[in-house]
Amino acid sequence: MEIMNWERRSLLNELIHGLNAAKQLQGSSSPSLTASSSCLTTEIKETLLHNIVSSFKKAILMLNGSTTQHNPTIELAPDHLAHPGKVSESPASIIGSPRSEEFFDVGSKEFNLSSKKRKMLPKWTEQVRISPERGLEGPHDDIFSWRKYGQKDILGAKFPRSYYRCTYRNIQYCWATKQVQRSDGDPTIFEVTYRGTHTCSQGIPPPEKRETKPNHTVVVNYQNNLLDNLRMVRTGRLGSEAFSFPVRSPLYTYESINGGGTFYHHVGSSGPSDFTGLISTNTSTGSSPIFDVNFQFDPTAEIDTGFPTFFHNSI
DNA sequence: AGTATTTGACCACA
DNA sequence: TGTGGTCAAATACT
Repeated sequence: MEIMNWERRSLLNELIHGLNAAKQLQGSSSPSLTASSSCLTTEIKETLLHNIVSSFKKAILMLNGSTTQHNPTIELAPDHLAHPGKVSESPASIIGSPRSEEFFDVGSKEFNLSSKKRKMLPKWTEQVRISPERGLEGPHDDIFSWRKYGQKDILGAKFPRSYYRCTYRNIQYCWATKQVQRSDGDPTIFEVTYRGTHTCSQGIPPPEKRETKPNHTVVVNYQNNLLDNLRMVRTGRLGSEAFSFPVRSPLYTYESINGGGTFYHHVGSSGPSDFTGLISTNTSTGSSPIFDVNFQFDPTAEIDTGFPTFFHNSI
């Protein structure tokens, strides 16, 4: 029952997601141009177009895959879907083939993902700029718990690359990882590459575990992949250099509600509008658009990652 | 004592 | 064979 609701919501959300992107695109070419929509660059339009196609594709695959509910699968988006200007190398789709059994060495003593298959996990990259008041420490705190498992000097890079895995890998067989690489050009920008989505309990935090901190403002910079990978950064957490960029949240969709900078607010499927944000073009970054996002975020609001938890352990 | 981080070694792949 | 990614022992931290 719950699964059905969840799947239905995911499907519905994908369609809404695509519709919103289509609306954006439509707005940009309609005669009654708003100040914001008329500012859409070709790149953004292409991204929106990509989002539309991607959403419909996911929705169709969800429908196709609904009969294989107990054979949860991951879809790895083909490269041709990757937008030329998009940072994301592979949308985090979690439907389609191959079958999950092929991803996990179930029979092995240690329930494990083979390295080959780990490489096939969905992968996407964000560029996150740290806010000046927070110092230059790296981005190491988001809503997920990560454990650092390595650091490597990368050829040609000024700064080492850090490797993190989900804290609950061994307990809940969650294979989400991320790499954090400080930008050579702009040391305030960190390139965060995520691989795999959280299949642990963090993916959908239970109500009692949600943060109950007071409202705070979040600031984030995103390059490309504007609406598809909307995330946010927490700032101003006392006594911590950390900042956050919570999980992509397809169940939260955003629509433009004013001109000028494009103002977005949560139009999710449940509850009141408790999540708003202002996106404006960052003019300091040349041709590649980085968007400054200011959210007023109620952390007590329900956060649904929107990612199908394609594999639930049963320990 | 339990958990997290560091870091050199190992491995796969191009 | 060089490079990037991961492992795991040693170490640090709470």
